[in-house]
Amino acid sequence: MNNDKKRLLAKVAYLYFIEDYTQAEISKELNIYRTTISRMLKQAKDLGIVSIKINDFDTDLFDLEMTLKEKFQLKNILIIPSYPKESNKSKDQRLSLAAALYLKRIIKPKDIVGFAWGSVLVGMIGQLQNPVKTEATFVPLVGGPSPSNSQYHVNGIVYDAARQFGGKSLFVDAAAVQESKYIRDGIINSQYFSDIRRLWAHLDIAFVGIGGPLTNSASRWRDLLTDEDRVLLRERQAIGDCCCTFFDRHGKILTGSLLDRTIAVPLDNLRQVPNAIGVARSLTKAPSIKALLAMGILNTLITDEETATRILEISSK
Amino acid sequence: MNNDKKRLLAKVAYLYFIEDYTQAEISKELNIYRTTISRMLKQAKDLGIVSIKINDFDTDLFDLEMTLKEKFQLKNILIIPSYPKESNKSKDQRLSLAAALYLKRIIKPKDIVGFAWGSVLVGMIGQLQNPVKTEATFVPLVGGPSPSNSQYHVNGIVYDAARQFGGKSLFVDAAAVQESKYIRDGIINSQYFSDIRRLWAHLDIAFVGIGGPLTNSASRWRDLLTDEDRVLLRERQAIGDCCCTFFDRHGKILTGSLLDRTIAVPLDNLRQVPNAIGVARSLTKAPSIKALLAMGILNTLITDEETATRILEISSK
DNA sequence: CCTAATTTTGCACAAAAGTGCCAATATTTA
DNA sequence: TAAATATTGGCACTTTTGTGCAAAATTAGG
Repeated sequence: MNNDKKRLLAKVAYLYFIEDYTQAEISKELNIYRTTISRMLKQAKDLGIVSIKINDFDTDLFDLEMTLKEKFQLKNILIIPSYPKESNKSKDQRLSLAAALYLKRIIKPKDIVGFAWGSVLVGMIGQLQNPVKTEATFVPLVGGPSPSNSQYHVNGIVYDAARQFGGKSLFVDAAAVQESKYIRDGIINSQYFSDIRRLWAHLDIAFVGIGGPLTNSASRWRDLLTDEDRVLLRERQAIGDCCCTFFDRHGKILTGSLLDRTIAVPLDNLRQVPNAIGVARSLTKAPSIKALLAMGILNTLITDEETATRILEISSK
Repeated sequence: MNNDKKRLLAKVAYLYFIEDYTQAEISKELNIYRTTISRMLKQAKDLGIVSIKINDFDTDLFDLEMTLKEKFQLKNILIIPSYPKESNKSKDQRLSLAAALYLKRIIKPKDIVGFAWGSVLVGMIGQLQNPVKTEATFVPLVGGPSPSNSQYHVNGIVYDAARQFGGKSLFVDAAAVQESKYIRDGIINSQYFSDIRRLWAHLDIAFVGIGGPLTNSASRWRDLLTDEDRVLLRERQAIGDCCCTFFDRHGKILTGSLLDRTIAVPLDNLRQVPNAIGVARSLTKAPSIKALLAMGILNTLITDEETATRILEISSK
């Protein structure tokens, strides 16, 4: 490539990108055919004569999004940056906010929005700044926690959401895990529950948390499990849960007594939901999140950088 | 400006400028209306989120071109870079080449192209690489030098040009300065000269050199001047010449005996020429070039960086 | 110096981007 | 909380840009 030519390309690029000439103006100015200018500009880019830099933009984060999106066939993904030394509480809070803003962005006037249990979901709604008025319906996707954790009740989430977004909310009056299949079935089939079941079949948006391994003690609802349940889960190598439904590392849902006693939307239902959104973070949950994503139940993931990185690491092995 | 918003703008800019998405694709991807994307991109530029840098581009040189172009109301300008320590011969040669390429770029099939005397013009044509076939007519704009400088005869230039570009050339069979007005008028009005005069009236392109002060001894034709002429030119403060026509620093053409004895296209004729191109360089000629430009006779200048800089310096005083 | 191969142009047409307008939303301010 | 201000959505329309193809120009090889 001759030097004069390079200078000419640079001049064209300068006029176009810096001085905001149109290609036609440059063409006239330099007596070069317009389409040639177009090609020269492309060439100038290719040769690196034009270098474009985007500030305030983390390419790595974006690549991470793209890679995961592709890998798990997601419709959407949102990864927020991780800052070193930040407390877990703060990390959760930022993730909550991101999820809340995401909901605000995608919610439509008459949507049916479900919430399942999840440490991050609890903090979501409170962080929103400006009320958006809708006539949406907010419905729990699972039963509540044990009475001692009532301040974290899933009913609270849907209630807050309805207040914030101006729609209405339904409550569940039952704990997530019941004593027997008989009672569980009784509740599920009860008159009052039929509204919820109907809504579960027509969800537009579902926000679900993702639980990590049993050893993780942060859970607000797992005190509902019996010792027997725990033994079984350990035996069957439960890796995590979603909507109080446990699965193993291969994405196999752990059926049996526990599941039969659980009040929650069936995971398979979520496949039909236009926005089935998982919200979770932390390195210990990464394997669980990965397994769930591989099941193809969710189509959207909201997480943070460190978690996403870990998910990718364990996926490539 | 909120930080999330900034990140969104950055993301849009990234997709557009780096990943070469179309605005429509981004719109679809992010669920944002296409025209909004267009506006976001503009905003991202304005906010400096997108920074575009042109490498291999000398902004100073470009600014110089723009400034001079504006100052002297030129249609076109070409300033080639100056390299320190380069010999004058080499500088002249590069300028010649630039001028030759410029001619090659603007010449059209049936153009009438005139050449006047000028140290740089002589070297022009020889440097062209690939012949371009035209049916152009090449005509001298001035008479020739003294017999002892015949190898630099203006006829040589037009002859070379015609060979190169495939058209025809006309010659002048007279020196630029004659002994008397009587002889000059005789030649000008002669039958053979009428072709040339006709062409002078219909020039499409005129290449003219620009001469510096009399003390500059490099001239190839000034040995035609008599001692008397020189005294007069000094008295009237000639600053330079173009087409063997002298002018002073105010752009006043020095009329009188000398001009009456000179065989050359009248400078005023050049005002009508679509491409009236001055080609000259050197610091000593700068005042002369400046004075000529100020006369508004030329509409294009081809020079080098150091000369252009000097012209600008003496213009701003 | 000529001819074949490759590259560059010019052109018509297709695709993409920008603009002005107004209504609908969203955000900020008082 | 309401009014004021700013932003986005939606649309028709114009301008600008990109592309495939044929012609011209340049380069490379004999």
